Amino acid sequence: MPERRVTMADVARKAGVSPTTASFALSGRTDMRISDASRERVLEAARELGYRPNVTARSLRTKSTQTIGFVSDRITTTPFAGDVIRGAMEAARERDNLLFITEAGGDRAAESSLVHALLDRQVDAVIYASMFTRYVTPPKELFGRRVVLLNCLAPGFDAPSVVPDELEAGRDAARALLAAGHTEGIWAIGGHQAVPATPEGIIAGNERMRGLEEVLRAGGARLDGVVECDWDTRDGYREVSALLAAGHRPRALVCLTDRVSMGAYQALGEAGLSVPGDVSVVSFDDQDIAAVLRPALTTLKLPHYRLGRLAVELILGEGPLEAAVHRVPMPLQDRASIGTPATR
Amino acid sequence: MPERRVTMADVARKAGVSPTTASFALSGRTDMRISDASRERVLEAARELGYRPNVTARSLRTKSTQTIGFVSDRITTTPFAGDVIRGAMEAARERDNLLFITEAGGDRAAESSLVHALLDRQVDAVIYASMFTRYVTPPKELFGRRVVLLNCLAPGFDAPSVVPDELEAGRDAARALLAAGHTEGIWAIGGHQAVPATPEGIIAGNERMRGLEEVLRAGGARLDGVVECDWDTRDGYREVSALLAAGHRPRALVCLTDRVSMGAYQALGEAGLSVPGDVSVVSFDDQDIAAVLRPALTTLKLPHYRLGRLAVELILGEGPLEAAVHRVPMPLQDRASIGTPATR
DNA sequence: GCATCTTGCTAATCCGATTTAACAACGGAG
DNA sequence: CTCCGTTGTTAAATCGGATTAGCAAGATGC
Repeated sequence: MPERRVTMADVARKAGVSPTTASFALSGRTDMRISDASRERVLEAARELGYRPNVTARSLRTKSTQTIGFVSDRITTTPFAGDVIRGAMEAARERDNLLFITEAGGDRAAESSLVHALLDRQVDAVIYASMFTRYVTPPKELFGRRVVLLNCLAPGFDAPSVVPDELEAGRDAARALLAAGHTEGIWAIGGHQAVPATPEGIIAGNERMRGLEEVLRAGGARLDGVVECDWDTRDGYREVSALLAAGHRPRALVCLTDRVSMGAYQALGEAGLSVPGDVSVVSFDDQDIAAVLRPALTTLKLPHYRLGRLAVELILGEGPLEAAVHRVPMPLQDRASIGTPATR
Repeated sequence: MPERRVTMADVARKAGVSPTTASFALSGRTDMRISDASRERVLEAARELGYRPNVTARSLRTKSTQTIGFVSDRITTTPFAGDVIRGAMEAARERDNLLFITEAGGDRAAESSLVHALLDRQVDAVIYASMFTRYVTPPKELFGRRVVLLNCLAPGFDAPSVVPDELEAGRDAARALLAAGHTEGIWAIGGHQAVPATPEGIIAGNERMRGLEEVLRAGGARLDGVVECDWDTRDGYREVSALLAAGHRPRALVCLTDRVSMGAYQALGEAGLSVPGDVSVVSFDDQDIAAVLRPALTTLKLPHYRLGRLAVELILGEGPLEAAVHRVPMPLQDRASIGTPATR
């Protein structure tokens, strides 16, 4: 049975002052003249009693619960996207905030219900997050509220977005290939926007391809072909097998995600081709498999942690939120899957 | 600018009754005689105004915030353990509760600070979770509180624990091998408790091995050897390579975790041995790689979702919490890595 | 016809803080 | 000696609900 919590009234009584004085002393407000002696006695009493303010009670008056709601479609289940939550959480903690984490599973009704549950608990702000970078329409309950969109964009919805810089990542993939000397026999596996589950289309594929082609072209290289397929291991395996069976001999593969890379590794291995000796591979996302594949995969990392952190930093910043798009760099994880082009 | 929230006073005014009557009508209490007419008017007014009770304000009086705190060492970052959170979250939602998710990163001071932050917000209960199944000592702030231990055990701490049934999983691994006809040439890779980062020792390794050996022996089979190593891909690769280099010819490998299995696959592949033609592999955990390895890995799944769900169900159950240990079955994911023993 | 019960409703308090308005006590100016 | 401005402090109101105690009006009992 937890003993009754110490209240401010207890502190005031022990310090021999009124609750009002205790409140001012504890909140450290200077506009409300408290003698040093009184302040000291209150602080001392609070320390001795182990007083901690009841945030819930305080919020009734101040309207601030120091609490942020986090609504996502499926983000907690996505491999490694837990880093988004960790980034958000740590940034929140640094400013004495806590996070309500919720997941609607893509269900609009569940989403509304969750947002209501959050608002009923007086959250100060809401982070609306998506598993894939895509266009969304936030539930109407969020209109006019303090919101940051995480990993998604909502034209017409007045809130800042935080997204990975996919375009620049595409460019960096091209730069990495060019730097190793690749100018021909380059294939892209995974295509532009091949995830069937997202009708709005995912942004990642398009922007990665755009950046890739732009820099390749500028560097005097070209893409031999683009294979459209789902972003999973099975499809990567099948498409690369088919490519090889058709007689093509790629020197470099740009896989649109690590899962596809893993499938590509399997297909190349079965064909007796080595990475990066015969074929270089550069990838995107840096999922957990990327570092344990052999050879370790060179990939452009989704900056999960920084995405989560930036979202919270924006939300807890002063002043109104501007409807800008914040792009977070995707750092190159330079490992072992890119080599100099194989000589024929 | 969100317009002022509708309060119960607004509803009462619109319905032409006192706030007291509105409160009773809305809470549906039968012990406090409200005429059907009044009740109907209040409900109608609430509906029209879109009234939602302020949970924060209510909790000031009732002491219940319908909110649960979740404290873990690193669980949000563990691959796929997001399922724990999802299970907990969904169970919470079904009973109109929300979850504060926090992560202390193994830091005792941070842990205390987080628990305080939770208690300051008047959480009704706390789930104390660990990434690995192990012994823990919860922070003193949690003593006497409503707590459920998730994936950990704390002797002397009066709270229920929810853990995977590792012992039975070990037995099931043995049964799967016996059923396929394996009785000799069986090696265990990963050993008893080889994770260096957990000084308390992890329970999983020991119990898995115990169940494995027990059923193997009862079935007239035996373990040719146990290789102790870290639970990661690199070590699995190195140890299995060494095993083969030493001239051993295992017919079945029991890998203590999927990461080790992945390393084993790599080593076996390099040695020209096929799975399951030459060597069967059975594993534990069912991480995300298990299903995408080729051949797909047969493994005993860590029941993340059900662990999280059960913890919340216990916490939101009626009455006091008993200090019992709840073991959740680890279902066999029967895929393609076990075959009949190779003939010499 | 008067005392007693029900029935239906509401005034007043409380929960734990913050904040506004006001009030003593004191010192200096005139 | 009075007036006024500081300084330090506190009573009271407030936030949005839940709950206790009590109060009218009508029904019932004898």
